[in-house]
Amino acid sequence: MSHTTTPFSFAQALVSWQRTHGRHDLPWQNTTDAYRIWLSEVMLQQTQVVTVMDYYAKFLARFPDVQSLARAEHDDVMSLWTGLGYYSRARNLHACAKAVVADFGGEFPRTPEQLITLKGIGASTAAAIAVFAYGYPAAILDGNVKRIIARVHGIRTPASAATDKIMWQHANELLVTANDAKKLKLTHAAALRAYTQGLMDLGASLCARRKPQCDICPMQTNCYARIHHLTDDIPPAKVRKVSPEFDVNLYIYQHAGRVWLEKRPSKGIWAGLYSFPEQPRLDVNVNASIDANQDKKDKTNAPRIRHVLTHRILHLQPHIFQLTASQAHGLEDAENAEHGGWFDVDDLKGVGLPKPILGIIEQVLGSID
DNA sequence: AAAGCGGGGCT
DNA sequence: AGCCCAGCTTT
Repeated sequence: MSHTTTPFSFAQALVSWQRTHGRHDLPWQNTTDAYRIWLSEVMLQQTQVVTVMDYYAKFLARFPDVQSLARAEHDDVMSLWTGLGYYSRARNLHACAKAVVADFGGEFPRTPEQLITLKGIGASTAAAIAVFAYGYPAAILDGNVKRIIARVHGIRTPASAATDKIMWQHANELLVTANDAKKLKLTHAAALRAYTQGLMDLGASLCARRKPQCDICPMQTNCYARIHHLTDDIPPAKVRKVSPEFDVNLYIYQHAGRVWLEKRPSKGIWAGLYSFPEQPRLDVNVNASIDANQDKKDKTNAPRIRHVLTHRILHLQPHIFQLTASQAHGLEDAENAEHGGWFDVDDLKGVGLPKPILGIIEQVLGSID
């Protein structure tokens, strides 16, 4: 028996804390189904738990397993992502499901090295899937973990690739070991699951960005930021550039209870979703663009919508037209028909829509009834 | 290495 | 009104 003090174990303290104070009843917990865990991890990328809840339930009800998702129509998948944002996630999700079925016999691979080869799965998501589905030892590094590591180790360099490299080293060094598990009287797999969940839970609660509750934190005596009263300064605030603003005209063509929508290009904002025909609105051009539609009757001055994205601010000006039968028919010709079509406003299931476009459709629906 | 990519919750 | 969120992909 040694008389020296047992060194503080971050991993053991975290696992113990998670088991008594962490979350245990989230919809994607208490399962080892890699499909469910993968779906939750992708939805949770840059998205808060409370936001994901509803989308997760509806997605699972529609596509309960990887085979059903792999068989799905792409637009059907996109429609379940309407409003959730970062739509490349949905496109990659579908491609990933197809790859799992085609290349892995419908079973998600078990190692981070293999998981990371799949679309939409990066290093952190691969590790989370490997831990939660298979009890495989791998370190995650999400926003929560970065904040915890920055505070515990006093890392004050701004966010960058170089800082991430340091963070990954710490994340791997801190990971709960087989010996830790033994001390905790847990299997290594159980300890890994509690540890990984514990990082997320601690970052989402006590070690929040603002007003961390250090006085009840299991790491309080071993945390650089706490000891030096620097939790407000670590991690350092990110410098954010001013978002450029864009004015956009939206052309809403209606006929016989249907609305004309066009599939957006595969790159850029809202890639692959359906939206109204649009054109940038240069002030000098506003009248010209309206004039170009003067054969149709612009019956609105619908209010302009301000829509904020991460890197830009959009001012969307809807122009609503009720088309005659011949005008409506005219739209179907030309090359428009390749990526556009008439959609029943009462049945937009299976159509992926950007949030503000969905909002406009709902508003227009209400106003014409 | 830096930029692009949504939308919402919270203060 | 600004910051951040169970990040990944493209340039």
